[in-house]
Parts: sequence; structure tokens; C-alpha cells
Amino acid sequence: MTRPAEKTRKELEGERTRQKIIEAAVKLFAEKGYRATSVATIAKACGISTATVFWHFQTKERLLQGIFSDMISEVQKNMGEKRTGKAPGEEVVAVLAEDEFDYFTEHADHMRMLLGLILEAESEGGNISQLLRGLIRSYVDLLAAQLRKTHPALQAAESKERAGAFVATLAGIVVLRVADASIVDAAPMVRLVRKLLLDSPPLGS
Amino acid sequence: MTRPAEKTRKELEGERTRQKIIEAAVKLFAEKGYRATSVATIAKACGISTATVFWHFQTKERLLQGIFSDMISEVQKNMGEKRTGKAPGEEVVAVLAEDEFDYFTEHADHMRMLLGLILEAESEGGNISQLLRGLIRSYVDLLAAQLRKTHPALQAAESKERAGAFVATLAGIVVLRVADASIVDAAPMVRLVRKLLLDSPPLGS
DNA sequence: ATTATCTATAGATCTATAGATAATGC
DNA sequence: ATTATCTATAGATCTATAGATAATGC
Repeated sequence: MTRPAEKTRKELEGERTRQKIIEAAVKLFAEKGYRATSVATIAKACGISTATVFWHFQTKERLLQGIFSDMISEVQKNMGEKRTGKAPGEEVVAVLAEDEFDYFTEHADHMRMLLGLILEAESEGGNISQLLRGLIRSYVDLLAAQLRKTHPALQAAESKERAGAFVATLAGIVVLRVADASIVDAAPMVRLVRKLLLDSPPLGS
Repeated sequence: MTRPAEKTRKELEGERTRQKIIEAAVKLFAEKGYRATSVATIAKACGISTATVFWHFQTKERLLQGIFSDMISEVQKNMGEKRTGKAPGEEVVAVLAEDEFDYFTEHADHMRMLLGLILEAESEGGNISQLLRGLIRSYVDLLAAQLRKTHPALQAAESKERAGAFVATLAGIVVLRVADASIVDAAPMVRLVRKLLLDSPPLGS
């Protein structure tokens, strides 16, 4: 009973629709927030009916989970490309903190949506906020570990503080850009913060 | 027809209720977001009916504006106390960036609510997001000006970048604390970031 | 028969109002 | 008469489902 690999024309049409829904939803969730965006609005943006959205994703929360799945796949694909010549683990940092900061700037919608979800998290199912929690925690830990390699004199506490502060700054830049796009030019600010928070010599306190 | 200054017992009861509503609303808006919090939830938290909340504030958005008014009054009162011996303008920075960072830590609910509103802003009336925009912009500008006084060698662009990055980090710390309270110990991290972003010598780039 | 879509609508909120009621002050 | 509260409910969403319809493949 295993399905044949061939896809019918109807199935391909469905996949295109699914993709269109995800793209419209990311944009709208980022702009207006998850709660403030109705499924009807998403459907209208795609030129389809709300019933079709529910046919593809069953519930609004599963649509959000679908967006997460796609995001994670893309980051992993991205990591595969950057992995060349890097120790395992390091590639995560490479992807998220690289000089040009591609992911950060190219996927501003994703970042903005994630931050919005964090602040709405109490109201949403705990599994989503747990996922976000885990992502942030492991990113901070990886960054702190890498910092200690770069600056062996750095104390454990200070390296964790620096890593946390760097991640906080990235998150904050996204928030400020939303509040006032003209106030923040992201790329040079990220470069500056990398120098000051990550590359400057230990304070030792 | 000017009203007598005396307040009736009923009026005092109303003022207490108004205050209770505002406190419950700040807490709930911060926890669950503005949209995710219904007026019925706020009323229940106060042990009153929804009609009473609407009698005091007419609409949900005016309740939010009432919260803003109270916040601004308190910050201004606070500034009055810190003004002693400071140039005009500097006291704003003094209040928001002082060492112990009282306002930031004592009013975590307010900060969290404001950040949530920024990310929901597109969906809400433009006046609120404009207010937030103005607050952030003037804070960054003041901080940048003060930086240039402290470090005369600092270039204008770098001082604005540093000020923006500092504000972004403060905002980001609030977001991260929401995502994972155990990841960030706010006070020492703010001290570290002050040293690295505000007090370290110019890079000159 | 399978897959994807639609229209119509049920049922659950949520904001806001109407109108009654109670306490206080004149 | 004024101020503050309540119960009940109208009207506007919003999520989700039922059931019909169209296209494709066997």
C-alpha cells in the first residue's frame, strides 16, 4: 500500500497552494502578530477560501507549526552549505552570527514573527514557547563556548553574559526596526556589536 | 460650575477601582499580549463586571492610553527626583540608564507590554505606535549626544550606532527574559553592556 | 476514487451598550 | 441628583466543519 512516488497534477496544485499560504501567513503574522491575523485574512491574501486553508492545516496552530518546520528545514539546508571545514556545532553559530548576517536580514519577517510569538507565548500552546526557549538557550550556550575558545582568559560567567547580551542585541535590533525602521541600520550595528561584545578583550571585572 | 475639590466617597471608590483595573491590565497585557487579553479577563481579575471596565475607560484602546498616561506621569515624577544637579534632558537618560536600572527591573511588566505593543503595532491605531516611536527615537538621540560628550573623539555615526545598540540590547534582554527567565540575569548583563558599548574607547573604524 | 476547492453556517468569543439598581450627598 | 456598579444582550468577529462541486487518474 506504499504510495507511488509520482505526484498527480492535483497534488502539485495543492503543494503550490500550501506554499502560498505559508508565505502569506509569515508576512501577516510578522506584520500584525499571530493573534491579530485571522485565517480569513490569510486566505484573502492568497485569493482562496478559508476552508481551503483549514483543509491544508486543520487548525491555525498547525499552520504555525508548518511555518516552523519549513524554517528549520531551510536553516538546516543552509547549515549544510556552511559546514565545510567547521567543527560540528560551530556551523549553527556560523549561520546565525556570520558577518553579513544573511539569515537575519533576509528573513526579517521570520525573526519578527518569532519575537512576537515569544511575547504572546503565554497565551499560546506551551509547545511553541518551549521550542523557542530551546533554540535560544542552545544558541547562547554555543556562542559562549566559542567565545571561551577565542579568549581563553575569559571567565565562564563573563562569556555567558557576553553571549547572552549579543543575542539580546540581535533580538532588540529586530524590535527597534519594527518600531522605527529609520533608527537602525542593522548591518553596521551588528558589526559594531560583534567587535565590542564578542571580540574585545576580557574585562575580568 | 467649577467642581468642588472635595471628592465623594463614591468617587474615591471609583478611583480605587480604576487603579485596580490598570494594574490588572498591565499584568495581563504583558503576560498574554494586548490582543490576547479580553476585557472580560481583566474584569474577572479585579472581581468586577466588564461593564464597569467600559464605564471607566469607554473602549479597550482608551484603557491602554490610560496605562500610558500613568506610566508617563510616574517617569516624570521619577525624573523630578533625579533632576538635581543635572542639565535638562540628561535626566531622562539618568532615569532610564542609571546603574541600578531601577525602572527597567522594577517595571518589567511595563517594558514587556511596550515591546509586545511594538510588535502588534501595525494592527493597532497608529497613534500608539507613533508614541512609542517618538519615545525610542528621543532616547537614542539623547544617549548618543551624551556619549559624544563623554568621548569627544567618537564619530557621530559610531555614537549613534552605540546608542542604538545599547537600547536594542535593553529591549532584547526583556524579550529573552520572557522566553527564558533563567537564561539572563539582567542586572550584571546591563552593567557589562554599559561598559562594553558605552564606556569603551572609540574604535574609529 | 482521490484530491482540492468552494459556499454556507454553527458555535464560541469579544467589544460595547441599554437599562436597572444601589450608595452617597444635597 | 450623582456616581458607580450590575445583568443581559446586541452585533461583530473568528475558528472550524458539513456538504456540494470540479478536476484528474485509473
